[in-house]
Amino acid sequence: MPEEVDRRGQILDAAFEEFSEKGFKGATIKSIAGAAGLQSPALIYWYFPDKETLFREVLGTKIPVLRAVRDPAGLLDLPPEEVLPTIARGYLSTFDNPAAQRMVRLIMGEAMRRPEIAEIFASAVIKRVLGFLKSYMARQIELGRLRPHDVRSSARAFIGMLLPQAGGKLFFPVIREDGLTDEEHIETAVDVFLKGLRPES
Amino acid sequence: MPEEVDRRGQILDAAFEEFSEKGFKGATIKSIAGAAGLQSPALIYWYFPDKETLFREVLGTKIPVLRAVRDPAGLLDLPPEEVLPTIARGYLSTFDNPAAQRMVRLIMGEAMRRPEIAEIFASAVIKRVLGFLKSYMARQIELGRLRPHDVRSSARAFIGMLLPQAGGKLFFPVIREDGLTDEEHIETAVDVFLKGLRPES
DNA sequence: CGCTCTTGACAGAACGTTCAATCAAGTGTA
DNA sequence: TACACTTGATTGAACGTTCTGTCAAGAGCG
Repeated sequence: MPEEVDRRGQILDAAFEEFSEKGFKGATIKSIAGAAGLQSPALIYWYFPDKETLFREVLGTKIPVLRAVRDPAGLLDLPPEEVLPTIARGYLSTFDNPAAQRMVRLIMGEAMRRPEIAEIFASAVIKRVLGFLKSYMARQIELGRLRPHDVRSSARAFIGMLLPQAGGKLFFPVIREDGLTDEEHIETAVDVFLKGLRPES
Repeated sequence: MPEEVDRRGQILDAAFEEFSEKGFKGATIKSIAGAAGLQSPALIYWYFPDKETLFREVLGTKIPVLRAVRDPAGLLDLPPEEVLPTIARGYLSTFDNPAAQRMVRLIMGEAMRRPEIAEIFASAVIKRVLGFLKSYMARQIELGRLRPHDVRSSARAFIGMLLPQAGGKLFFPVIREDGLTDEEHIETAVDVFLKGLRPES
């Protein structure tokens, strides 16, 4: 294995770029080869059996970017005034990373039409995040820091409150036109959420 | 022709079906012709100059389905306990309509990669909904029914709380696995939202 | 007849993929 | 050192298919 160039990696990077920009159908073997600086598209078939496999390998190797979305069991006992803003910040800032942006675009674009791809995203990110939030809410109810309520609903609600802001970064710039910053939104949203769930006195 | 068939409409319907299922690139003129029951794909070019135009016409004629998302100025003065659940119900039930589902899938699928399409969706739906909610929240603050706060944030938060539930219907069935119904979610979410924003006493 | 609509056939391009040939760099042998 | 041989990597050309879009020739109706 001569360390001159990592062809496989080159191809994966270029394919990631092309797929995320043009979609599976839109990106062509030739355009990927071009982006990777290859002389011939045929070379791709030395490293990958076909386009479909190349696509799945791209997903497989680039998805760790999204796993960064946190799921830290250590936070379970910390108070929500502290934990929720942290999670919200980590979550929203994930989408400032261009690679993560492209990854979401890539997966979402295909997920519309290919359930298997939707499933990958759902398991890698959504299930994790919602699952953690449900556990966290349940624990905080136990501790008496939140009033009893349906945690399935509050988990959705909390992560949902952040979605339009994330959507503004990723797909719909219109949303950002009113100039609301992440920090402002987090402050207001968390405040509403917490006041809405604080124990009755 | 003895049969009074609306060829144009047939083609638009079939194209809508195919585009929403396979995307712009994935749907072919031939498959659209097949779905429309045409003998020859060439017929499509009698009614539409090219594939791109056909696609835009599909968007143009089918988008009213989404305009149904309400924006009723008449609700401005009604109390939030009444208005918010109504809006939430109307909003979530929109995605029970298969045609609307396909429309969202179609637009979202293309919006990932074509900003003009994202813009159409943004103007037709997002801007309207967020705009109305901001006005409504502002008015309710004026009336003293909600405590003063940043309405840009609360508008996002309210509609966002519903998004995961909508996402479960449209793209990520995993979300629905915990069995939370629309009605249950609306009740909890609206309750949290209102308690979180009720005027200080 | 003229006009609108419909047809099958087809051109030209682009697609994913295959293939035989080539190259640079070892490896084994004498 | 010289030479034959192997190996992994790379190439350009070509294959068969499929795509969008075109065309000339009709069919049915007023």
